Parts: sequence; C-alpha cells; structure tokens
Amino acid sequence: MEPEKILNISVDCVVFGFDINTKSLNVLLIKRFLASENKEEILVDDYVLTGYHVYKEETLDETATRVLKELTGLTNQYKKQFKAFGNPDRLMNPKDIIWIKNEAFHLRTTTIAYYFLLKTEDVDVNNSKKQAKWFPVTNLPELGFDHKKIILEAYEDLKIKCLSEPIIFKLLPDKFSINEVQDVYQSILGIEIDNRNFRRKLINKKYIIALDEKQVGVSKKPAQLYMFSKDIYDKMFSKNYLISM
Amino acid sequence: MEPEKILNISVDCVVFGFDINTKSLNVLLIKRFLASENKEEILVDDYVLTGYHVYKEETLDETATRVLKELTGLTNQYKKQFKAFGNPDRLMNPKDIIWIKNEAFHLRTTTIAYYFLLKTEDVDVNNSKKQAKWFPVTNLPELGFDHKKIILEAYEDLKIKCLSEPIIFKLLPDKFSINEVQDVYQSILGIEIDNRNFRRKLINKKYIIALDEKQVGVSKKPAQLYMFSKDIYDKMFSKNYLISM
DNA sequence: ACAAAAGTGTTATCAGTACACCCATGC
DNA sequence: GCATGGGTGTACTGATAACACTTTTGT
Repeated sequence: MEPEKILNISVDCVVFGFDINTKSLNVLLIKRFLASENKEEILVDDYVLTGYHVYKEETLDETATRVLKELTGLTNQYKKQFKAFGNPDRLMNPKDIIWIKNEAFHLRTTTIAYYFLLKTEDVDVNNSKKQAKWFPVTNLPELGFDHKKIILEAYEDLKIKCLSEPIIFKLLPDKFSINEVQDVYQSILGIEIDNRNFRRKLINKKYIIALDEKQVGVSKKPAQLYMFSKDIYDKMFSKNYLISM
Repeated sequence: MEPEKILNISVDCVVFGFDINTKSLNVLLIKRFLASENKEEILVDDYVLTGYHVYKEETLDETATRVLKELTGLTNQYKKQFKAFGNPDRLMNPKDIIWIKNEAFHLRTTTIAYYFLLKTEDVDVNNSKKQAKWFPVTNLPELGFDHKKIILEAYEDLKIKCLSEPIIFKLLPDKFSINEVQDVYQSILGIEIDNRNFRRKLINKKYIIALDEKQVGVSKKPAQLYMFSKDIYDKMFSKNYLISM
C-alpha cells in the first residue's frame, strides 16, 4: 500500500544528463498525453518533469531520491534542492487543469524543485514504464505546468555552481580525458575555451590525477585518462574568499 | 477577515541586519514564551524566526514580503528564497510540540526559507508588537524548531553569494565609506582584509562612484563617501565565466 | 598636542589570455 | 599515407598579496 501523501506538496526533479558522444547537456522528460473519450481530440500532448507528492513520513531529500530511482533505477547521484515554486496559478494553464482533473492532485500545489547530475548513458530510457526521453537543454519541447521555468532556473543555478565547485565531474565517467571535461564546460556554459590554457589549468590542480591508462576503442589517438579526487579536493578546503563581485 | 491559510506551508524569514556601529552582522529574532497555567513553570522560553503561513491566493515571495512588513514595517528590501525545509520531525522537539498545541498549526509543516538584507538602524525594534531583538549571527540564543539550522544555512548562502554579487551594499546606507564596505566583508566572512589592497580594488570598480561628500558628525577625520551604481553594474554584464573550482 | 581613523605606493608573484603547429594512432 | 583529434610552449598583461607610514580632523 502506498504511504500517505501530502496532497499539496510535491518534489519535481530536473534530471540533467551529459551525453559524452553528442557533447550535449540534456534533460530527462516524461511524455504527457491525453485524448478525449472518443479518442478524436488530443487534449494534452507535451512533456513534464518527473515528480511526485511528498509522503507524510519522508524528508524532501528522500522524496527526490525516490522519484529519481523510480524513473531511472539510479541512486546515489548528485542532487541539489535549488528552489521552491508555489505561485497560486502555476498549474492553471488550460491543459494543466484538464490533466489534473484526470490525475487527482491539488491545483494549489507547491513543489520543491531538485536537480540531478548524471550521465545519459547510465539511464536506460526504453526500460522505463513512463515514456521518458532526453532533450538538449537548449532545445526543449513544449512543457506542461511551469516546468519550463523550473528547468531554466535549474540550468542557471548549474551554470553558476559549476564555476566554483567541482560538480562537473558528476556529469562524466570516473575516468575521463581533459578534452571531455572541456566539452562539458563548453556545452553547459555555451562558450569556447582555449584548449592549451584549459589543459594547463586542469592538470595543475592537485585533485586531478593522471592515471596509467589511455582510452580504448577509439579510432584515433587515444587520450590520457584522469580522475577527480574528492578526498584531495576536500582537504584543500577550497574556500579562498576571493571577492570578485 | 484574514485570508485563507495553507495550513502546512509557511515562509520563515532570516532577517539579516548589519549594525554599522558595532560592525556586526545580526539576525532579527522573536521571543517565544509560554508559562504553565498556574504560571509556576516556564514551558517555553527561547527565540524563533519570524514567519507565517502562506495564504491561498498569494505567491511565496508575497508571503515573505508580507511577513517582513508586519514585523518591521519595511518593504522593498533585498530578499532571497534560499531553501525549503520539510523534514517530518522538524517541529517535533518537546518544546515545539507544546508551543504548536498552543498556536494551531500543523506538526508536518514545510517551510520555505527566505533571507533579507537590510540595516539594523532601519528597524525600530521597540515599536513592534512582537518582542523582536537583534542577535549577532555568531552568537545566537537558544532557538526553537529547526531555526538554528535555517539561520546557519542562510548565513552560508550569504557568505558565498557576497563573493560574487554586489549584495553587500544592501547592508549599507546609500552613501558609505570604503572602510565601511571592508567592515561588512570582514564581519560576514570572519576574515581580515588588507586595507590598501581593498581600497584600490574597490575604487577601481566603475560602479563605485565617489561623491562630493564626506562623513559628517564624526569625531575624527571624516571619510570620503561613495555610492554603488546598480545601473553601471548591470551594464557591465558581470558574467565573465571564470572557472575557479 | 593628541587620539583616531583615513588615506597612500611599490614590488613580487601568480593567474589568465592569446596564439599555431607537430604528434600519435587507427584505419 | 592520411585523417582525426591529442597534445604542446611562450610571451604579455592584469590582478593579487605583502607590507608601514603620513595625513587629516575633532576634541
């Protein structure tokens, strides 16, 4: 039996996945489809974030973890609660009202929004019961509720946060090449970075560790692989209080 | 008549005020006091943040604005929603349970926490109906609910944010001296800053504008006054994407 | 004249930026 | 042998950090 739900509080999850092949930062979305009873008219046909009500006996973090696990099977991914959305009219578009009538949750629901960072390759999109699909964050489909707003705010937060914290590595495999890291930054920030300068900068960090390994199975010069050491990073206590406003 | 409340959602406000005289970053707190019926036993005697339920027809931002206004009379202050707190046990300390029985709100309330930045001198503490009082953020009294946690997380957010955004000026009068800005940074971050380097750095910013005025009424050499120009700051489009992780 | 805080300059070091070609590998 | 992406060095510029004394004012 399902635990008791809090009917007016939900958690919505912006699942960011980096696709190392297409070098694209993607968002995992769920199809929302509803036809009229006689099936002649399509009432709702768009995408939404994955989310669910908070249960009475769980923390908000636990809700987010549960929601991610149900969609992807994954646990222990990087997760951040970044904002609550509670405008009275946030679920009040005509299509949303039709949808909610069909589902059964409150029109005045406040949602606590999280984002996750992972690799698209870790998610088996076809395996999920829901119709989930990856979309580039720069090319989103039509979205229900206020989910476009939520995604864009998550993306802004991610952009700022990746400049000051080593969360970029959550989007990459444990072993990565320098150029792959550069690809992620370029894709997230939408900028071009000079490869020589970037290399030097990254290799000089003590918490970027060169491995005795190279890429395998690539049809070109295989790149040197590195890993990120969270231990060393934490020990460096990276707060240097540089005022740069 | 009071508008309809959402019984399980509240907004709590961490009101930060900088005291330019004591050079202290303070938090505005409200006394919570309850004696037993025969008045012999003190059941609750501590402090809490100011906060209130969200009304059915208002946004979360509006709730925060309303809560601040009711306590201080102030509007148009810098405000930031920084985190939601919704652990099932967050209001479950013995004293909190006694208190909630006396008030009448849900034991499982999720709160959306905001912080405000203003000047202690702008608040008339004695004028408020509630017993409000300023406490240095580094020397807080006993706090009810999970409000200590909320304050500390707000403070962490403020520390990080003041490094990259010019929010420091929200804690200062419109006209300020360079040394006062330094005082604020030192107080917030708990560090010492070299005055010569800091001066040069600040004065070189185009959005720090020297006024034709000096301090008045000080019993020493009066300092040159400056102001912060948000217009110029915004035009500079201060995103330079410096990766410093 | 004294106390108190305001204000001032130089040097060394480090980090960031701009820039173009050779190299190693798989096919 | 060739296409592909991997990998390399130098010079310039600007920012930061360390450091101690003089000046101005009110009392």
